[in-house]
Amino acid sequence: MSSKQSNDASLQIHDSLRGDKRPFVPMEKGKVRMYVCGITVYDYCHLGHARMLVVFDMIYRYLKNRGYSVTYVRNITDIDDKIIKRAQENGEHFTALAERFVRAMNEDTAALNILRPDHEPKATENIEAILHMIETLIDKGHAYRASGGDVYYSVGSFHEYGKLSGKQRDTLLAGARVEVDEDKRDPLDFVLWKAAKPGEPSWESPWGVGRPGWHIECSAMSTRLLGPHFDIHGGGLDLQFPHHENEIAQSEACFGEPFANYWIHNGFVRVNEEKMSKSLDNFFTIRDVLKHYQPEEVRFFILNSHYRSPLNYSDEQLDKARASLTRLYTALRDLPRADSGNAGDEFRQRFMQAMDDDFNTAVAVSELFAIAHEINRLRTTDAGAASKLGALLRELGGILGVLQADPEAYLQAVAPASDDSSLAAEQVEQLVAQRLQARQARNWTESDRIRDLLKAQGIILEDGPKGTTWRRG
RNA sequence: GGCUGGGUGGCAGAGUGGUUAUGCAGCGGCCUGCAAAGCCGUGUACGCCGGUUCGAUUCCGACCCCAGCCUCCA
Repeated sequence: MSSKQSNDASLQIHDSLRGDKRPFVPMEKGKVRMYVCGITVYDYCHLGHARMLVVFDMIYRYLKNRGYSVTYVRNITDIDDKIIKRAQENGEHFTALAERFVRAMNEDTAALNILRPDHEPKATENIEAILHMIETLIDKGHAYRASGGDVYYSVGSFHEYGKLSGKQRDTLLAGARVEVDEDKRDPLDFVLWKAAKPGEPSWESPWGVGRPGWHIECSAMSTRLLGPHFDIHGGGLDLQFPHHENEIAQSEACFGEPFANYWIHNGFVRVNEEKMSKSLDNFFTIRDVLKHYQPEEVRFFILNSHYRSPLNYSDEQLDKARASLTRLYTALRDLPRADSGNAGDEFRQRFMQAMDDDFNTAVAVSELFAIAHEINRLRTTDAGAASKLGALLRELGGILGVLQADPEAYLQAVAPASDDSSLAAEQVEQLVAQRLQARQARNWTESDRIRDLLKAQGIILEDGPKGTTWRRG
């Protein structure tokens, strides 16, 4: 209702291409076209992937909430060196492996309450568009076929190369780690089409059987679904160079117009102040973490800081996310159903202002706490007002994809894979009933014994005017 | 070496040229049979050194430190 706004000028987005924060103006009024580089499906998603998925889901939700009609595309890379290598190691067909990890990804994203993008194109289903684009690049003199059958993009042919990452051609060349490939005319050139080695998956092409390079996939798929020029392109910060730089080079050279108007990059997830990555062997998969924490806690942990800041992962941080959600859900307990109406418009306004400021979820979340605080102040004196604020809290939480569960369900939930020793809800209820009898008999010793017994099991009891409630602490 | 970001109270994390972020933890109080939850109150925070300014954590410069990219990576 009143959350729908169409004031295009007030949303500010930081664009990593220009390096500034400026008003978001979509190319077509009321419509947003957004492409985000998704996952290469050769393994389970880790928390770094989770951050990308949650951040762009939040942006997608917010843009829609603001009244834009959004077309969100997030690709799936299902053919790549790592997939082939892993499949060979497993003695598995590469498509079987890719499909397995697509399924796993879908389970993870569903758990994290991530909305499905409007399109999830796969590289292997877009070979034609890829071939077409490579042909155009060759025709225009931006790509060439090398002796080995590979096709390379000629970086030297695109004079704006480096504008996204702020890198200069000559300094890149000076870098000690640029490996020289015999086939390349220039060490910076990157592959568009890879000639197939025996036994590798391959497709027919004008240059012989082979498969697409990684960078061209995204240019081809974004163009097919959004056109050559669109509003927002996103992805993890590590893709800024060379992947996104190369996409710009491919697309702008091919179509002769600007590629994306706003480049959004989310920051890294770190472990002990180091980037979470496979090579450092310090990564945690989403499913690992979900053995000990509820998905909403992971989501809240990610959204509690700004999307561009580094995010340090630790159990302590997840524990804090749990404590925060416990406070918010506690405020939502026992509130009669209501419509928010105009209640708490000042909270709503500040929340939207924060989100308008380059998706400042940290400040937006603090506004959720402000509402919770107000609910707690009012709940005994003005239950009606408290209920309306409760509705508002859920509504704004929904924009972030949190606080949609039943409060008791959240507060009493067992972590999915915790050990079997945790008490079942029925056992807890039974002990609570037993304790009630003791309390009615004013037998405090027995009452406290049961409370301590439950506390040892991680169950916290709360005696209120309406009786005793319990939650897992 | 080149290029990016960043260093905020016990922890996490926003933000700002002068006035409360927020959450968790701590301390005092109210409430409670006692607790828990909640409420009220409570903290000499802004890497170091200079400069600009009436006033800088916030602007400028140098320095130190951390992370990242330059190689596959969300």
